[in-house]
Amino acid sequence: MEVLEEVQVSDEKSLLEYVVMKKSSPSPFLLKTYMLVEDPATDDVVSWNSDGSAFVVWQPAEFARDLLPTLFKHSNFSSFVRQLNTYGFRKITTSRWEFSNDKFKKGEKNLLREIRRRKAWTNRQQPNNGGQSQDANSNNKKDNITEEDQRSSSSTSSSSEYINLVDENKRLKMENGVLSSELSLMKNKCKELMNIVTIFAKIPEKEEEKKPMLFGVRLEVKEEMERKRKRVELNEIASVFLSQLCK
Amino acid sequence: MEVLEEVQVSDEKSLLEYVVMKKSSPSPFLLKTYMLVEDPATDDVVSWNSDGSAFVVWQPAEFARDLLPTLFKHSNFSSFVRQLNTYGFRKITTSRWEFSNDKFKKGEKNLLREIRRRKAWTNRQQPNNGGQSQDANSNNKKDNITEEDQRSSSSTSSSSEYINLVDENKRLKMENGVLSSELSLMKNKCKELMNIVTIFAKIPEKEEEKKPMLFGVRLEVKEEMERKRKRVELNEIASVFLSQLCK
DNA sequence: CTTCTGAACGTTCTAGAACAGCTA
DNA sequence: TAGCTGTTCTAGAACGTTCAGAAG
Repeated sequence: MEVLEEVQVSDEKSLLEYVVMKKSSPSPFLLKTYMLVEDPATDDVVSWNSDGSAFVVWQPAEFARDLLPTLFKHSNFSSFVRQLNTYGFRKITTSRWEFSNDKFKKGEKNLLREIRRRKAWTNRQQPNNGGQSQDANSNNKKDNITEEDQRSSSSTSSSSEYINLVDENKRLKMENGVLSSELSLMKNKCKELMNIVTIFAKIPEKEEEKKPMLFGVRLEVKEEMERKRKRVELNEIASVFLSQLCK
Repeated sequence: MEVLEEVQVSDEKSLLEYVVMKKSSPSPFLLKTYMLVEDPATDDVVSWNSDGSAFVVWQPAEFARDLLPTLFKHSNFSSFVRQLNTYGFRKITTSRWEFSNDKFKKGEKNLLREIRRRKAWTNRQQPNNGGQSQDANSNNKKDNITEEDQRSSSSTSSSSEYINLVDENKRLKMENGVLSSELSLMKNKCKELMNIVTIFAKIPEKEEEKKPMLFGVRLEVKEEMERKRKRVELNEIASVFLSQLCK
């Protein structure tokens, strides 16, 4: 599904978005929350903070009673908070219900898709993990011990083999996870590439022939140039990133 | 061995209290909560359930806003619930905020002093620990493991678990093999697709050089700058995308 | 008598765990 | 079926507060 759903070829901007940003659309939870925060109609209940770096639920009770059930299947503030934490948000002040996430900012809706849910990925992968900024919240010392204490618990000699097995198991699961995600990533790439092919095959040069060269009407001409410019840019981008795609 | 659980000496209990319960007059939290539940004036917000075996917070918002701050130093329903759990209460229905604890019953105020806070207490004490209400909550499966799992994990896990682990390892290795081969297959497909796409994508680069410097008018210059800016912007986006894509 | 100290309790924020529901 | 998101309930962990009792 979701392949090529109404790609507005007419508007180059959306095409670009489609090609470049498609990778993974933000989770429903994030989108809904963003909408809620953004909506001026509800600013007295929930809104961005002063500099747009976080959002504030000014009236939790009203928020829970009136807003939550319109978007979610419940009306519990605590469930909402649980979700926020799952997605890496933190409450940043004691005095208010103000939550922040590096990738959740006013006017940066596009960043949402970089926020990943924390769970089922409980196995941490080693050094490499620099990729996601999420865990940059390493102020949480708990993270460090969570994994280690289990094995430290038993020290008997006979169980060493068992422990090795457990470790291998853990490693395998991790590898498995990595492989799976790589695979799905690859599949997405494939999908996108196919989309690109379809798009390129669809665009070529017709619209340009349609609106030819009579020279009055500078507005028309300007518009035309604008469009061309955009397409050229698009092609540039496409070729650049394609060349790097599978290096 | 849970001595003296039903101390019937309600009136001259002082001696017994001194001997048996010396260390344990009910905690402030339990007393306050009990009072709140008992008070008929607040029955529309919080009250005993029909048979007095548990209590119900009928209106959490009002409870938090109006009642909590009168007895505690906060007005957060979640903090109240946290305390309840710390003292061994459980929510016993999904439809309402109804909490129960074996030792928290209508008309049994004297039982309160047998409720112990769970914390710092995590070290399971000597065999004697019967003092806690624990297993009476047997309807709750989680509760059973919560208390028991510590010892079960260390001791008699033994062979069956080991075998399961071996099996799982085998399965995981197989899965890994499958995933790996699928992955490399996918990569090949991707490469081929890319070759196709690059063919489509080799249009640009020339038109850009061609165009400039015709009428060196201000409009053109402005447009040029605009284009440059836009291109940079797009490249940024693309690079972000790429950095994710080919991590 | 004051001060220090440590333990239990209280409040807050976040995570674990079970499970339901959906989708591939 | 497996895996992911969403919802619910409970626990972990950090830190603050209170208070009794030891130390000065």
